[in-house]
Amino acid sequence: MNGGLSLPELPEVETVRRSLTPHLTGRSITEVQIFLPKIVRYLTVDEFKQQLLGQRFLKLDRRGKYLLARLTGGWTLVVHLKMTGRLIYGPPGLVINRDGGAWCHLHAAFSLDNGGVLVFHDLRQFGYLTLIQTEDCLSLKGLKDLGPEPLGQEFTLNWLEKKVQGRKAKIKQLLLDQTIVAGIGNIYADEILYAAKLHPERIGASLTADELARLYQSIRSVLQQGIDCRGTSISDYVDGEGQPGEFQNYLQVYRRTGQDCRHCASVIQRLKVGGRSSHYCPQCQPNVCDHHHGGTRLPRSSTD
DNA sequence: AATTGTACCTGTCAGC
DNA sequence: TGCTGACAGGTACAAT
Repeated sequence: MNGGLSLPELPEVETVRRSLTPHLTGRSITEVQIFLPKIVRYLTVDEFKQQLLGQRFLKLDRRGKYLLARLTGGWTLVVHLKMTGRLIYGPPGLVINRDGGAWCHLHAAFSLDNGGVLVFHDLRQFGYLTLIQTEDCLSLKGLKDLGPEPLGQEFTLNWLEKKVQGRKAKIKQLLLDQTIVAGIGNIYADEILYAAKLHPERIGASLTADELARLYQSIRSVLQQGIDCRGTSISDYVDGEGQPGEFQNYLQVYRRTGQDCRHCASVIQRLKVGGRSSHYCPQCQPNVCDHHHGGTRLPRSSTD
């Protein structure tokens, strides 16, 4: 399989939030074990443990790709899964062996007052945990600069137009910019562009009003489909109960290089945009404005 | 100020 | 067979 990819984006983090909520709400923390100190950011491991001990989970929130566990004492436990992080609830009696096997990348464990445990697991060690006072959430770097929630009311077509119009960057890069809209990563960016019939290298400023409207609708519909399918498990993403998602069965372009487009006779292509692999259908997503190709063919290059 | 590049990581896989 | 290098990518930070 593919190198432990899980790529938690908005739909995956939302699925983790929903699946952990019934297990954590009301539980208090009786022990904190940190096996890899560097995953605790912005405060020492001792401070982290000391402040968490005895606190109770009130509610789980999500902002973009950040999971925000609201605790008693005014604390918020912030979790970012980055590429390969997993946050999983283990019921009472679960035995975890860190020496080899499935749990060799276990970096933190929070024992709960019902005998259960919340574990943080991360093959590539990019993910992190931190603890802040809830009122200081807007000062945490990364979190404070996030754009609107794409499925919320603040994210309007007008906002998207303001952020894309006049920009020289490619639309794929703009979709991945968390300050424009929060929570989109490489998988959903490619799927959104396919749904919107936009080539990933289209320049932001070149998008017509129709194209922006398609992009806006596609952002919302594709992310909602991802949530409805409980996320994308390419190889090892799992939710808070260790269950895989289903959206990998509905991917149109991501990691389908060389395979047939599901809607035309063309073959899915891959190229690098801003250092990231981008998958697209050259016929469904031509690299020209709508009004230039008049809805017909691919742009014809010089000689054939 | 906006944009680009690099570091951080480990497992997989193609190529020799 | 076993080694090497490319690759996967979200974000922080440095550099341009």
